[in-house]
Amino acid sequence: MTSVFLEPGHNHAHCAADVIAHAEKICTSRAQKLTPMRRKVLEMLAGSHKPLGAYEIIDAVAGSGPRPAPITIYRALDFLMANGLVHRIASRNAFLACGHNHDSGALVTFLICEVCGTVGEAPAAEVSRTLALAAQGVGFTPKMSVVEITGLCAHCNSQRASG
Amino acid sequence: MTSVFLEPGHNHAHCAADVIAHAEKICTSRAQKLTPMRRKVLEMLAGSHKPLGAYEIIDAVAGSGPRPAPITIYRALDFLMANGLVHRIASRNAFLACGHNHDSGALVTFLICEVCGTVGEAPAAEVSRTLALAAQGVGFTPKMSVVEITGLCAHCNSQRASG
DNA sequence: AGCAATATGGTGCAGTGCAGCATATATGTC
DNA sequence: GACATATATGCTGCACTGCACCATATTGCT
Repeated sequence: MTSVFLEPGHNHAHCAADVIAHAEKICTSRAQKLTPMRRKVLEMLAGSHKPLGAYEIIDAVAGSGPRPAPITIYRALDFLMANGLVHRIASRNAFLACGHNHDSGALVTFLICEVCGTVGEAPAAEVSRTLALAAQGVGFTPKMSVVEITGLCAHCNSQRASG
Repeated sequence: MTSVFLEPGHNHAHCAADVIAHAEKICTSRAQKLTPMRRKVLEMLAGSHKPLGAYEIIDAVAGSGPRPAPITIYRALDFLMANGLVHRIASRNAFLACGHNHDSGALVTFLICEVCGTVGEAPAAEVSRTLALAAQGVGFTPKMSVVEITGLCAHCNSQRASG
């Protein structure tokens, strides 16, 4: 899974399965428990490449069982974020499943399409390096980075140009 | 004003005055009105180099007059942000006065100290360039960027090392 | 004065996010 | 199995974020 943006209409069920499989591996290797609630929250996020708000997750989970309280969702999200399985999109107060295998502290650059809402992760090594340099230049020691770019993805851009 | 991080205990009143003077110039040149409420909100933000939450601003404004409703503050903030006088720190749901003179759309890199809460703006030209390249590489057209680095500022870092 | 545009005030509400406590479920120990 | 411990979930409540909608005041223009 090296593609950054996915074609619209690709098989979500497949990548959701990938994400869950990855999560199980991670949790097993760390002696962490992927409980039913945590798994369900992750499934809902993995089934959408759009970031979901907390209440959207509640609604989604409520579709297949009793309606969970907000705190239940936040607790599941905290667990998933701590294990690098879910990212928070700060500029949207929303959450996104992550199939990649990067540590929770690593720099991830998000590209958020303002038309279709899809979120991609850009190759960030170079960005990470220049950011580190810029921080170093003023004596700042970085711990956690939030890099979120809003704009138009390639697909929506060409749609608009040809439309 | 080229310094990125300011010494603790420097003259806040002075930089607040600078910010207000700059805001008046901007508003005059654009035929925009810096009304009392907008000015007061900007003063409160300029008097603190820490980002303030909406309710902190309400409390601050309430200290010198009637207590404004949240919507009043958000409207003032919207105006100030539209004119590039205030930045939003998405990762904190907070707001920060900006004395610099960059357009509202330009990329700004924030360095947020997790000890003292001070926020600096890093020289971002290089970061901006690599980000643009990374986006371009996947066919993404950027509109607005959020770059927020949490960590330790030089001052708190040396405090911690020597302490 | 009358009209339009803008700014502020007020009420209300949906969403975000967590504290504190009670209950259930798993895990280890005797 | 009985028990203690740790962890996860459920539940209530609340503070903060952010805006919609409408009423009022203020400003500017004719």
